[in-house]
Order: sequence, then C-alpha cells, then structure tokens
Amino acid sequence: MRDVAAIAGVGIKTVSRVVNDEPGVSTDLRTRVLAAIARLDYRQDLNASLLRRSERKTATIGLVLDDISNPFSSALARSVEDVARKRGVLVFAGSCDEDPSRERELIANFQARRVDGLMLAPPGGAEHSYLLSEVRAGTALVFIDRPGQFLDADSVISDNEGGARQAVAHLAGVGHRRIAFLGDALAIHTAKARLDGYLAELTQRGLEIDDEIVRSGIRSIAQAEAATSQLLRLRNPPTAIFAGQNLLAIGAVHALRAAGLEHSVALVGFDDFLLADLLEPAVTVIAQDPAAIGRDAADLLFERLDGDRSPSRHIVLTPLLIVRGSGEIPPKRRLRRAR
Amino acid sequence: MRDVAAIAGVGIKTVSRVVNDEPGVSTDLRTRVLAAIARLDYRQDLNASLLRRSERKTATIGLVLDDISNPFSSALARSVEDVARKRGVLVFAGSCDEDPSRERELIANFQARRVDGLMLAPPGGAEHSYLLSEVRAGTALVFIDRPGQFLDADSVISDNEGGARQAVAHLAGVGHRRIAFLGDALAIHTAKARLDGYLAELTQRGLEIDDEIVRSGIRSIAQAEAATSQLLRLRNPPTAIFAGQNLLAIGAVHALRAAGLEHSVALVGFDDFLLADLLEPAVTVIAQDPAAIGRDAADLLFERLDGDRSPSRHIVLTPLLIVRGSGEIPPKRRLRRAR
DNA sequence: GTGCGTGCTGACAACGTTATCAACGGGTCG
DNA sequence: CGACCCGTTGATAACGTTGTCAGCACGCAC
Repeated sequence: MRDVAAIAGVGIKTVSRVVNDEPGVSTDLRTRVLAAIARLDYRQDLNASLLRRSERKTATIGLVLDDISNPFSSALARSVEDVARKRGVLVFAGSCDEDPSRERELIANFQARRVDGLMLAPPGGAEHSYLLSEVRAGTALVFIDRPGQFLDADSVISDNEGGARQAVAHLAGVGHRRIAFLGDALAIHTAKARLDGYLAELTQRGLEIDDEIVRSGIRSIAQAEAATSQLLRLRNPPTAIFAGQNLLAIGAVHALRAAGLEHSVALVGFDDFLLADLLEPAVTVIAQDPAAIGRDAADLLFERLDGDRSPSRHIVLTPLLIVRGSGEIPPKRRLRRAR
Repeated sequence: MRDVAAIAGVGIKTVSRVVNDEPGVSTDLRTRVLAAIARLDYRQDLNASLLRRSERKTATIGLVLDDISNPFSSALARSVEDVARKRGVLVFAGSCDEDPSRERELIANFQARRVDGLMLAPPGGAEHSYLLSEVRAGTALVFIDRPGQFLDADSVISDNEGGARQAVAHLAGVGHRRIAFLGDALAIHTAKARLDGYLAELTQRGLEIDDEIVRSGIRSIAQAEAATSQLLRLRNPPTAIFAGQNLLAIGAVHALRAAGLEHSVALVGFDDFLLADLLEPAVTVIAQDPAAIGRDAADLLFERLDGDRSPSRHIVLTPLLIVRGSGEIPPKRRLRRAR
C-alpha cells in the first residue's frame, strides 16, 4: 500500500479511500491510484483491514458438521455457502466425526481466527456452556440439525420425533404390529429423538415394545447390515423395519437382499438418499430437507450479525413421508399366524 | 493481551511468550500469566498474530470445487480437511458450479484473506494465467481433478482417458460393437478426456464411431435420462452405454428402467456411487478414489508450503474397473441380427 | 477584506500481536 | 575483584490497514 501511494504520489490514506470506494477523492487522484494498483498488482490485506476497522468483523463464519462427506451434511454445507456468498462471507467447514473434543478443537480454531458466527451440528455428548462467553462477546451462534446442550441459542432442526412417529404410523397403517428400530448412538440427539418417536407411536397405538427388536448404537452401513441380519434370524422376526438414518437404511437393504426378504419385510428409512427410488423395491423414507436447514440457519445467523437481539428462535422443519414401495409391503401371513 | 499483562503484573511480551510456549519464562511468571488468561478468558487473535509474524502464514488454505454437495467433491473435501487438520490449518471451501467467474471471485476472496495455498478444481473454460503473480508471490497451488490452463502448477488428476478406454474395452470384450457415450460439457477437461478415451479405444479396435450415439453437453440426471431414452428409441439403438460421470449413469439407469431394458442394454459408469452395488442389475463402474486425490493433493500442497521448490509435479491416479453386472450384459441377438 | 463553510488530502495513532534489543541480576572465571 | 556471560524481562517498533483530525485551497456571503 505504501508502494502504491509512492508510485501514485499520494498519501496512503488516499489509497485506502480508493480501495474502499470511499467518497471524497478527486477523479484525478483516483485514476492515478488505480493505475498504480494495477501496475503493482496490489491486493488489499483483508485481515489487516479488519483488524483496524471499528466494527470488528472478519466476514467469515465457521461451520461444524458431523462429516462433510455425508450427503446430508454436504447438501447443508452447500446451502450455507450460497447464503454466505451473497454477503461476501467465507465459510470455514470442519468435520468432527461425533467427537466432542474435535468440536472444541475446531471451534477454538475458528475463534482464534475471529469468525463472526458459528453454525454447529453438535456431536453426541457435547456440552456447550463453554460457548457462553463467546456468545456474550458477540459471536453469533446457530445450532443446526441438533440442539445445543446447556446453552440457549438459535436452532434449526427437523421434527425428528414427529418424523419417526410418521414412519411408525405408516407401517402400522399397512398392518404391521412388529416393527423393529435401528438407530445411531443415543448420545446423538437426533437418534434419541427418533427412538422416542418410535416408542411413543407404538405406545399410543397399543403395540408391544420388544427390546429384542430395538437396536441403538449402530454407527455404520456394515453394523446396520449385521444388526438387520440378526433381527431377521430371530425366532419371531419383525415384519417391518424403521431405520433411523440414511446409512442405516442402506445397511438394512443389504441385509434384506442377502436374506432374499426385500419384498417380504417392510422398510422405512429416515433421511432421503440418492437412488432410493431406483432400488427394488424403492425405499419409502421420511425425508428431511438439508438445504432448507442450512438456508434457514444461515439466514438466522446473518440476522443476528445484523444486530437482531431478540430472544432465541427455534425453527422446526417437518420431515416429509415419501411413499415408494418398501414401506407398503404388508406383513406376511406366516408371521401373523406365528403369533 | 494488555489486560492480561496488567493483571499478571508483567509486560505484554511475556504474555506473548507464554501464549506461544516460548522458552525463557520463569515458572512463577508463567503461572501468573496462565491464571490471568484463564480469568479473563483471553484468546489470542491469530489474525493479528500472523500479521506481525515473520513468515507471513495464515494457516488457512482455499479449496475451490465444482459443487461441494456432489459426493465426489465432498469426499475430496473431507480428505483435504483431514490432512490440513494435522497441521492446524483451516480450509475455506467454495463451490463454483462450473462458472469461471465464480472461480475468480472465490479465489479473489481467498487471496484477500491471504490463504497460504489454493486447491483448485477448475471449471470448464477457466483460464489461469491470472494466478501467475500469486504463485510468484509464494501462494502454493495445486490443481485437483482437472489440470489448469496456461499455468504450470502441481496437479493430481485421474487418468480419465485411460479409464474411459478401460470402460470401452470392457464392453467390447463382452461383445459389444455399438457403444453409446454420454458426457458432460466438453469445456470440462474430464468430460473431454473421457470422450477422447472412448473414441481412441473404439478406433483402436476398429469399431465404427457413430455421432448419433455420442452425446456430450449433458449436465444433469434429468438430461441424461432424456438423452438415454432418445438413444434407446433409435432405429439402430446401442447395445451398451458408457456414462462418463456418476450423475449421468444414474440418469441412464432411470431411462433403462423406464424402457424395461436394464437387463438388455449394458451400462458402465465413470465414478463410483453409493448403492451402485444394490441396483438391479448392479452397476459396473470405473471408480476414481476422490479421497486419494484430496490426500495426495493436500500432501503436495503442504510440501510446497514447507519450501519444496522443485519443478511442478503431476500425479496421475489410475481409476479402477469394478465389475458388478450391468457392464457384463452381452449384446442382444436381436440387435446383432439387425446389423 | 474578512470570515466561514466545503471538499480534498495526508500525518499520525491505533488495532492485537511479535521481533528486536537493551537492561537487569546473578553466577563463573581469570 | 572485575570482566564477562547467560537467563529473564519488558519497552518499543513494526506488520498493513483504517479512524481521526488538522491543514490547505477555494468559493461565497457579508
């Protein structure tokens, strides 16, 4: 910048004014400065600029996801990026793999760079009171997909319990009375909420809850496949399966195929996934809208950054049942007789 | 920092030393400083710190992808993040949607934040001589998935032409002589390379090239489906299809299903995708390894940042044929007779 | 002619940090 | 006993930028 000023024969402040498009620079000087900038290929150092500016904003936000390579997460990240881009804000993205210590590490790194806002999909077991001082200090914070623990902040999440109830209600409506549950670790809020919805709907309908066919803590496609195979080998196997997450539904499909039961045992998944419609049978799902979650959360975040100080808001998105076939398979007679 | 120094009753330089774990601070003072830091909940401002430091590094890199929500891109982003995390480096991720102006906008934003390095999957039609001054100024640069234009820099890409040849060779090996091609816009380097491979392999085998069944510029699942439907309705339809990208293969599957021809017309896709193995028939693909691309590229980038000034390196990864069924469907007798 | 407003301009301090270097105290060696 | 060295310590400048403010030139009203 000093060099630019020297070449243009002006003071550095005038260069600053030109760079920031401030008024009050004569056309003559402006032209000379622009020429010097072009000649030296000068680029403003935004970090230094923001350091000095009065309202200390870095025009960056931090996004903590479970795993950016998961389709749900990456769709969400994309919609956040789109909202941020419109405001010239850049996004730091990080994956924490359900590990609370990684969450803290990432957030510490974000804070060290003085991000203006944080969007956080908290891993299971995380606890967020440590963020209180940051929030007080002015960092905007929105929880996405899952609520925060011990900290009141904006959030955008799906109605996981309601979605699970929809799934169970749909299967029960087809005639199923013995519906298995596959879920992720219960420390993860969404997994717990979906289990709760499953149990609540069974209870309301007066259906028996059998711990033998309620499986939690399943963390991968392979584990879901193994758990499903076990379920199918039970003396009194379920006639339907509710898989509480996209990867688990895929694992269940694998197991059903292997057992040749994909047209005999009903399946409803939580989260839509690409190609669910092309499987045989096509997979009925409770679909969330990850792009909408990201968009709403980013909108909320930027409203806070624009000065909104109203009480925290909690947006709840209703997931949508998509009927495709696998969830409409009726219970087998053989199995009904077996009761 | 001044406050911390005041409370601990030391100079700010001593606080700086403690924060950066520099040697030469007595245990007594160190304890007092740490106590003051804890009391004030002080956090170092990395931007200010890096501004002053001698080797001007921001410990951030910029990653430009086509679309982070594409599974290929997000897997790549994840592996880049993992390498970066080990070095305490944060990743700015951005999607440019095959738009060169967005590429430049993103990179300008990254540069303004003084990222240490850039990883770039260039959109079709982009031109990179404008990056020369940045590279000269010390910014590390690696092209991923696609080479840069008019700029010599490190790159990590798959052997797209070879992969396409493998696909065609595989189909020809099963007996196909009339193989259609579906590809993305030719401005995109990978799409062009795959078409070249397709044409080269056909030529080498003495198979006829029929423009009627060579379709480029296909940009979505829906367009791929429409194009495939058209191909199938030709008077002399292809007996096999080579789809030059994951989304295009999925579109082709849709069309084949709709026509009831999924067990009659062979299909090989480029890029593996989740559930390809569960479709009926399962889809044979030429699989790239996006995680390996990201990892190798990040390794390369960090070696440059560590001072490697050797001539630019170009890593080429060989894609892998995964045989699953759809690519092994033999040509129909009916069609053979039709010749 | 004087006073005053207005539009431009740049010198200087400051943002939060680290690099440089001088100063201090205490020990060792000749 | 003095010279010297070494481990600590903090005052100060500097990183690249913007906020503040004073100064200058000009034009206009009285």
